[in-house]
Amino acid sequence: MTDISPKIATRHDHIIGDIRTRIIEGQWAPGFQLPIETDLAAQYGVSRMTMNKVLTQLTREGFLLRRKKMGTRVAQPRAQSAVMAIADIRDEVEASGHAYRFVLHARDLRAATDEDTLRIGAEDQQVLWLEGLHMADDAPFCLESRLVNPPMAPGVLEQDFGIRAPGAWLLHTIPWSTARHRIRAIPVTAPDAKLLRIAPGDAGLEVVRSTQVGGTWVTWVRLLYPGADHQLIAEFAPRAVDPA
Amino acid sequence: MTDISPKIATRHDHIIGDIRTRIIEGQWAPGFQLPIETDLAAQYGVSRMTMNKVLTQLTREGFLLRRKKMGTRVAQPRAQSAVMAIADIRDEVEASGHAYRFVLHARDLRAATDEDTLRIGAEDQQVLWLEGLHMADDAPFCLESRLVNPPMAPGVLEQDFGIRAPGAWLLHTIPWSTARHRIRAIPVTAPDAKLLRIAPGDAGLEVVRSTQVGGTWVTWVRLLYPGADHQLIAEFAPRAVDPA
DNA sequence: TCCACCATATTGTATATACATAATAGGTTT
DNA sequence: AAACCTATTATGTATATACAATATGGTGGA
Repeated sequence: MTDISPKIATRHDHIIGDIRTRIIEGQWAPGFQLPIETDLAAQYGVSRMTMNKVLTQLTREGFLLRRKKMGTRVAQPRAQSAVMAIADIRDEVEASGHAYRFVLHARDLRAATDEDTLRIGAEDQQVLWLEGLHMADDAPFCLESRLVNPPMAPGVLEQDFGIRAPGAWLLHTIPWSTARHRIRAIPVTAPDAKLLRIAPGDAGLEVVRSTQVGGTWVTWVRLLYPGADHQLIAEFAPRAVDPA
Repeated sequence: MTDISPKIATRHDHIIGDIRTRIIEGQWAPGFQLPIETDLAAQYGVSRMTMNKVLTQLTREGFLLRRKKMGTRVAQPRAQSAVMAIADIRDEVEASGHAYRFVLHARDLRAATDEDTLRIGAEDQQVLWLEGLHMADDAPFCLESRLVNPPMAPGVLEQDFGIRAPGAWLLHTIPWSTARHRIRAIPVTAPDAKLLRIAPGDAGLEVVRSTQVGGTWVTWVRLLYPGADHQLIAEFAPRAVDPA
């Protein structure tokens, strides 16, 4: 044998990775209908059983939806977890029975400052800076400060975030992202306290989330909630580390 | 057809559920060596391929470990997520380079109060109440208040939590639990502030976690961290809802 | 025309079979 | 006795085959 390859990838692992990449990179968008099992098997040069194993696994991972006779299509991305679910603050506000409104305070397309560079972990970038307030029945609910990477969010520069909050737009535009949360309790500074209509120094819950797709930063956001009015809920069950 | 059964369980789904139950309920403890594939297949009355599918799936879910020739054994439970990982506060403290110590303040075996009943969602129970302080280099790090369900944690009444914190003990004793977190920023009350050596009204991060195994409550814990000194980190990636 | 029924397409599950791979156990040689 | 080789055991992967389940679309009859 002249096979030097040090890593052995099984056929179906290879195919799983290939299809997952197409979905994550958006080449196969949510709703896209895949070729039928037998055709895919032929294209990849494997048997239907092998292809079935691949598609079954990707379905279990949540990337695909399959129905008999109806074929296989790329799934809509789901809320990623209980903590992630709060990303759509409109839903959260409306679920508690209040009217939701987003007020944009600032918008700036600029070169990344040193502080921005730290946040996004990338240099020499142009960033879109957004700042606004989520309101519940005319009471401040959450203060949002956000950086967006325009090339990774096509169309973001044309969006009017005076109407729709950037978080909600991004959530539905950039599927399959991974996010890192940092959650802290901090005393709210005077300017923030004024916006949130609380006393300076009161307890606030700060959630900082940086979001990536395939290793590239997409957005960085800081959400500041007034103290005890807000809580995060998260459920966890044991699960294996993804073999991918 | 006289088949009335409304839900159809496939053979391998049925077997997966059966084995998972045995593991979660502790009948097959971590490290337990399962019969070999062919024997299991015979016991369940299916082909080896079907049995292999079952064991492969459970391995992906993290319940089993398999090595060629060495057989199949029940896996050790893992840290359940980034947020879950902080459960072992000792690790967290030591990771930041400080000496860890746990000081038990109170221990009480009592009938559940009305407040306890709300917390654990079960009535007419006897509960073990524990309260203590996690220390980092003789500075208060986290205040812990805990309820434990003794029947679900065999041996808990004999443990001396003056030495080892109950969280760490439970984490290694009750594998495969599911947990629900509630995270809030609150002003710290006077008695708590005194214990944590901060000023009353300062911001604190309160994490309340209730833990279950198979629908039965195991423990409820409230962790109070002094304000900005502490942060939670959580990573999230898209994933499917567990079909189980 | 409309409805019942059937043919068809596509995924879902199960089996038998075959060969590959990894690690142990035991025997043979030096 | 130590080193090496080989047989054996158990899992890992791939294929061909078969039949079941489900939704669609078309066909024929009242």
